[in-house]
Amino acid sequence: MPKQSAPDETCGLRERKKRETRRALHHAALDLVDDKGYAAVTTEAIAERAGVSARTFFNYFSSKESAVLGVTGDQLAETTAAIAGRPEGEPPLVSLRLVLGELLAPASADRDLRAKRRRILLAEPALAPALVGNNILFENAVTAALERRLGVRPGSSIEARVTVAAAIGAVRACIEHQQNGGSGRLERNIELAFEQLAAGLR
Amino acid sequence: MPKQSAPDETCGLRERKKRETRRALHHAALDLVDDKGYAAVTTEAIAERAGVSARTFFNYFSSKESAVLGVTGDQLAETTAAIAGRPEGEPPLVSLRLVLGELLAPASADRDLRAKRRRILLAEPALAPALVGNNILFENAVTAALERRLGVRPGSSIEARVTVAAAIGAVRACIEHQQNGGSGRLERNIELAFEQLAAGLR
DNA sequence: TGCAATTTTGCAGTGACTGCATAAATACTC
DNA sequence: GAGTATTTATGCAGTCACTGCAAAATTGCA
Repeated sequence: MPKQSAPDETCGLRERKKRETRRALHHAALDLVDDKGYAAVTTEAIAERAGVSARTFFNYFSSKESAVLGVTGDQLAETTAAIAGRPEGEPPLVSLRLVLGELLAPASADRDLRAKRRRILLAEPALAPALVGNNILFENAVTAALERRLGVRPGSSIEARVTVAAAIGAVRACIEHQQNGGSGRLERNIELAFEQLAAGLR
Repeated sequence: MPKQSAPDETCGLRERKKRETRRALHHAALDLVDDKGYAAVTTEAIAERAGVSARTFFNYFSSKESAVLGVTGDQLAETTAAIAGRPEGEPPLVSLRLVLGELLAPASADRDLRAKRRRILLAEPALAPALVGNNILFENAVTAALERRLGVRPGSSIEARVTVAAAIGAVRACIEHQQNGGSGRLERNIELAFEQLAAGLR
């Protein structure tokens, strides 16, 4: 019997279990943090609620932050692929807005999960940097992907990198704006922020 | 006898000793990191080289990163004051470039120290975020200062915050560009980056 | 000199994170 | 279905950043 070839299927039992464990850890992290606050939750508690050992936690997530945000290792590859897949003539800033927006509210997650994740992200100052703005690997990868798409030699100019950093900064600024009780809705503010970047700063 | 009133003097013995201890810790941190790399240096080692106890280290710096970068608590106040002190009509982006540049290479430090600090900053990927881009308090303070100077109500729009985030991102991008072996000189790239922000991103 | 305020230090602890070795589970082969 | 190879889970011991607390040392002041 040949293996199924549906686009996103889970063939082996092993693979399925791994996904389930990762999901359980992520959910446990979200629930606990939602309940007690980020600082009051230990990785041990997350592991326990997910039904795995404390050590296993770190087999799935490299840090407490990434467990809460549900950031996996191959998200990097997905993001660069997403950038590479944007239409040829699209302005980089538009590609970045879409791709970063997907990071903020992953389409893969169901409605409840997204809502909870968003609530936590906007409530915990410690998390925004972890999602956006504190990941050098991420910035490097996105910059490289953008340079590739634009057909420029990597590192030959700072342009792509500055664009990436500004875009990430804009998203982060909107999150922090929200955290500080600023006006407006998050999505709308992100639009405005990118318009501001496009129009040129004073 | 009234206390002296020179602008930046060190009157009491106590004050002098504190400054000296802070300086010793910062220098020790720079030397050790320059020698062995950031990850291989412990706060204990820094304290020992500076001639104080391990516990005292944390009386002076809130983290290992801040000891290496020499970031003190009142730097925040200095930065906001610097922003407030910029001339009225100056474009925010210009003020930010100058103030952030000062963060990068403090005029207070002597030539040797600045060189060493710069070398380490460009060699250690872990440090750039710590200096620029990972400090929520810093971003909040600078944003507030900018809003005050522009005379807008804090949090009424995202504009100031986005400008701050983009400016910080630009500096950080230039540092990372350098770290990745990119072209050009740091200072020149920073100029270019700010020009790019001013011209508007695509 | 003697008292008050500040600073230093030691101590004990928490918690994130890691390497390593072993046990358990799953995949694969005959 | 048994046996073997490969992954994955777990326990253990350890490192290190960072913290609170209370006692000791230092400095400022009257």
